[in-house]
Amino acid sequence: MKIYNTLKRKKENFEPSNPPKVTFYTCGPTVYDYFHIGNARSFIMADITRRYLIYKGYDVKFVMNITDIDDKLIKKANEQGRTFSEVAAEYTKAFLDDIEKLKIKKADVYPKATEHMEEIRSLIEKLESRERAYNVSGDVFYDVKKFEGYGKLSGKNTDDLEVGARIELNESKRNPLDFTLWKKAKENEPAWESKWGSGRPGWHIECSAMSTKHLGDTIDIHAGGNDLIFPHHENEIAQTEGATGKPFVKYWMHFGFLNIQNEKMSKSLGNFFTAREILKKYRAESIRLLFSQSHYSGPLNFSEELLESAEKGLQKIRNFVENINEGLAGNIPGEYTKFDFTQYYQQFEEVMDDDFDTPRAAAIMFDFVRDVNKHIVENDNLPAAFYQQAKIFMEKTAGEVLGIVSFDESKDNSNNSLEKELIELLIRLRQEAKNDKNYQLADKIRDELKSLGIVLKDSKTGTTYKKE
RNA sequence: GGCGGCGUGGCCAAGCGGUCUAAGGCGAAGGUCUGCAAAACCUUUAUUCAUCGGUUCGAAUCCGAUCGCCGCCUCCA
Repeated sequence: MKIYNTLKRKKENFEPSNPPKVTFYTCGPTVYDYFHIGNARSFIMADITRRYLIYKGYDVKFVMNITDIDDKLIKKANEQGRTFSEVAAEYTKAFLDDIEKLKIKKADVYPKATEHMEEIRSLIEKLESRERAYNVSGDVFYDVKKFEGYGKLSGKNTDDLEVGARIELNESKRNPLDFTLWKKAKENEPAWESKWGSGRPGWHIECSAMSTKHLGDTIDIHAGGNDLIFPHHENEIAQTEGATGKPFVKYWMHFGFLNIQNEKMSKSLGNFFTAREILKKYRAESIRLLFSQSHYSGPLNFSEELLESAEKGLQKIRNFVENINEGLAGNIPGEYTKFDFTQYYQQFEEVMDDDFDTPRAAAIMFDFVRDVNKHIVENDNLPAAFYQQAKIFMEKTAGEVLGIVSFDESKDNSNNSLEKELIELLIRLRQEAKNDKNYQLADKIRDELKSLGIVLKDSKTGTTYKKE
């Protein structure tokens, strides 16, 4: 299995430190607002990566941090006359709700910055004792010059950065590249006590402190958006390796941006949709299919047209799942070996092993759907064993890995037995009309049911219905 | 200025030295089935991979140049 490692700028064989255990850290949200669909792409692609590792038999510990203290939070709290923790609590809940709606597996731990002050302080102290940090009257900075590997992730060298950079001028820094570990509190700002005086953590230190605490000094995979490579991840390396002297991360994975009209979707440009609004109009599975259909590392130009077409593609898969369920319900006994399922598993694993090539995995999914459908068309009375195998394949790949299909959900046609009986009554009446060649009435019944969201399907064995 | 990425059919998008006259999705056209639909299936829809050169027996894939687009270097997934 291969993963493209940003640190090495090439695909590498995936060899976790302590197989079958895999430690996986992803940068989560700053909970000052709803996250947008671009953020969702990173969360979903990390989720699919994780799910595939589980599929492969790894025992994955997955940690996603929640940044619940920072400038934006304080600003929002001030604007709304609330405390920062009220704001954080509101958006943390919203985040967890939206994540669930997107069918993203819950992380094993969602550590919060405010709950790790102890770890953050002691990490800074460690850096101080190793002379990698210095205190200037209450502000503590990281001394970038003291860390040899600085720039190894982003491919930047400190000299270039110094020349062209638009880095804020800060007289107290020894070097403009030095970044804040501990920020001295201003008046009326939330603050925590420390040996340097009251203040709060800098922008990057929480990730170092929390990943070390929950996953150990060296973690297998660390993922995040492309825009985090510099400075965030670069600084995390400096902090963690500066303190432990050990390699911080084996494999760095970075997700491409979601663009709108070829521009990065971002809060500051204002060209974003929140995941929430998108979820009101489209299924989570459609979003996941759309994201699966392009590789995680490249850009994806987002538009509603694309989502529409993903929704159509998903519909094809959902119809297929229904067909499978119907076939299964037929309960025809017997063995079945005339269809080679194993080749699809092989192909699926082959492409996913190659740096999580979900576009090809999705293509295999559609091939499978077509081939099985074709097999159904060409062979009458297939036994349940055949459908069972088809179902297992879909559950394992499209279901458990890509998260675009759910067999349980498609079964709940009839949560209301009165409703069910009424629909079946109408179907019977329509059948009578059809028998009388009263197609006008038959079509009227079908059309009216359709406008209520109930779609009828005639087949040789009778009429079935589904709710849209 | 430094660093990185991208340009493949009407749209999206894989492939990254031979199996490519290029996967898959959406769309479009025709057909099978059906009373008509729906679903499903079949056929067609790029001899070509931004352009121009080069390397090679062989290039969408490697190298160089050109044009166009984007990102990071400041909070950002």
